[in-house]
Order: sequence, then C-alpha cells, then structure tokens
Amino acid sequence: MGKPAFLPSQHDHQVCIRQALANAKVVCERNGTRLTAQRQQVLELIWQEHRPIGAYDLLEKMHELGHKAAPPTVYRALEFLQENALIHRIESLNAYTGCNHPEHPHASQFLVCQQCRRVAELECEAISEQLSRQAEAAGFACRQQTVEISGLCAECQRGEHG
Amino acid sequence: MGKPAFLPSQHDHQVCIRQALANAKVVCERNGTRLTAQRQQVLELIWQEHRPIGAYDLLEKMHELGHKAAPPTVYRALEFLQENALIHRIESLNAYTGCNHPEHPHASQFLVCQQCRRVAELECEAISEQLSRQAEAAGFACRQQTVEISGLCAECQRGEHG
DNA sequence: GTCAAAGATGTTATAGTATAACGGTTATTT
DNA sequence: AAATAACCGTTATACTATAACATCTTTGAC
Ligand SMILES: [Zn+2]
Ligand SMILES: [Zn+2]
Ligand SMILES: [Zn+2]
Ligand SMILES: [Zn+2]
Repeated sequence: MGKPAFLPSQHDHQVCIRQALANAKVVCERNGTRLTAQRQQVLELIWQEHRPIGAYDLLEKMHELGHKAAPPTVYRALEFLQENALIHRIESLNAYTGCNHPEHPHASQFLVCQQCRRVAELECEAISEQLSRQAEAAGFACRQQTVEISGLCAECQRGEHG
Repeated sequence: MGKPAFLPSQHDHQVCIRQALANAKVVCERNGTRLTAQRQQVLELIWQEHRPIGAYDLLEKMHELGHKAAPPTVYRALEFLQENALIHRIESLNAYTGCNHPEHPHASQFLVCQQCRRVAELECEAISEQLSRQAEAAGFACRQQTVEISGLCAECQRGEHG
C-alpha cells in the first residue's frame, strides 16, 4: 500500500518540498539542463501547496519576494519545468502543479477537488494503457494523455473544508 | 461494428450536420430549453467541420455572415449548448466541438489529431468506469471527467494531410 | 388583451492567460 | 579571448473569457 493520493491536510509538507527540490536537481543533472535560481524559485513556489497555481499568481508571489518579473519570465520557467517533467499543467484550470515522480516518464491522471482545489496525481498504468489501446483500436497514434477528474476529495466530502 | 471514431475525410458531412441539428431540436424540446436562431447558428458553425473551433473564430464567422456579434454573445450560446450537452469543450485547445450523442448523458474521451486538428469522440464505458473506480479507491467522488488524447489520426499517419 | 416575471440579447468595458520580438547578459566551448 | 549558445529583461500585443448594465422578447397568469 503506497501513499494515499491526497496526503492528509496536516502532513509535513516541508518534506514534500525538500524531496521535490532534490528530485529536480537530480533530473536536471541527468538531462544536462540548468536549474537556475529563477527556475528553482518558480518550482519552489509551485510546491508551496498541493494546489495548482496559475502563472499570474506565481508572478505575484515573485513580486512579493522582491523579484520584479514580467510574464515571459514565469512562462519561460514553466516551459523549462514542463520540458524537464518537473511540473504538470492542469488544462481544466490553466494552472500548474508539481510532478510527484519526475524521475521517470509516465502518464498521469489528476484528481482535482472542486472544493479545496487540491490536486492528486495518480499514475495508473492500467488506465493509461487502456486509453492507448482504445486509441489504437481507432487507428490513432497516442502521443500525450490529458486525464483530469473533477470532484470532491475525501476530506471535503466529510465537510472538513467548509 | 459501429462507426469509426474518425469518419473518413470524404464522408457526406451534410448528413452529420443535419443529424446534429435534428438531435439538438429534440434535446432542447425535452429539456424545455429554447434553441433560438442565434444558438442554432453557433451550433451549425461548430458543426461545419469535425474540428474544434475557438470562440473568437466563431465570432469571426458570424461577422462574415453579417451577424455583428460581440464576445458575450458567442460565449452565452456556447454556455447554453454545453448545458444542453450539445457541444463539448476541448480543454487542451480552448475550443469547442459538437457532441455526437447528445441525447443521453455520457463521459467522453477525445482523440485530438495534432496534424489535421480533427477530433473524434469516444464513449468508452470501460474507461470512464475504470477512472471512476480508481478515483473512488482514493476516496474521491468523481463529478466530471476530462480525457483528451493528443496524437496522430490514421490518415495523418499515412501522410494524407501533409 | 394586459401585465408581470423570466429569459434572451445588445453593448461597453475589463479581467485573465499567453506569446512575439528584440536586445542584453551570462555561461560554456573552442 | 573569441565564438557560441543558453538565459534573462523589457515592451508590446495576442488570445480567451467574463462583469455589469441596459434593452428587448417570450411566456404565463390574470
Ligand atoms: Zn505535501
Ligand atoms: Zn477537497
Ligand atoms: Zn461529418
Ligand atoms: Zn489527422
């Protein structure tokens, strides 16, 4: 039994952040890409919570930290982080969230809570393979999967988030 | 064996359009909603091709037809058509496409060709149920599924679209 | 038929998301 | 050190979507 998809609200999130940064360094080293201070800052801001965050909210947080950046700055960092599989874009929210297992390629499925807006990343091969199979049955060559499920997380079903 | 997911480029698309309009009338009647001239025009424009179309492209087409509309006009029509399950929004494209079976509720999966930009709508219960099951296993109450697969359709794999 | 309520549309302005283009700086390689 | 490539700053602009308020139309009750 692995980790639950949604970690409890009260988990030690500093561990998540530290792990994410450590992973990022390894991944970039392996990829021969540069995790510059700016890119790392954006990644850290994304990992502040298990909630996707929009580009302009990131921008605002950077301003609060005294880093006067313009939109292209944050979009470039986002592009880099996506290319290095360190973050995912949640299409249904126009927002970005940290990847849980950036060290290996994978197709994810996202559970998006409509109440608390937290996101959980599933990595269910049965689903991704079934999708690929159905696509191939239609003669379609699958390149990328976007799977996002909206609903209510367990805590929100119990009314723990108002 | 039902229809193929992607109809051949050369099929008689007038049949698709007529069928879509006939379906729309039935659905709205049943729902007690009004398919006004404007809403019908937007639906027709969406059904001009099996390609998702953006709101502002719709707007432009309406202008070409002499209908001087502003963005809220088209967005309202899109909202109505979505509420009546006559169209779907493709999140990964910010675009809209006609629904193939608006007469019954369903969870769809979309195949989006990156080359010719056509879209096919699958309605595979095995997939939607497996997604629901996985979500529930994580304690998540599933309300809506967004499943979009990017890749190459059969014709484009054969180089038929440049 | 009249009238009130609800629904639909028109209009203007603005919010939110993303990229183009160009120039300058920093890091890496030769 | 010079050449190259990668990265970053800056300005402007494109693209997507909604807020707010006025007007018109349809519907249903009386
Ligand atoms: Zn955490
Ligand atoms: Zn929640
Ligand atoms: Zn057709
Ligand atoms: Zn194609």
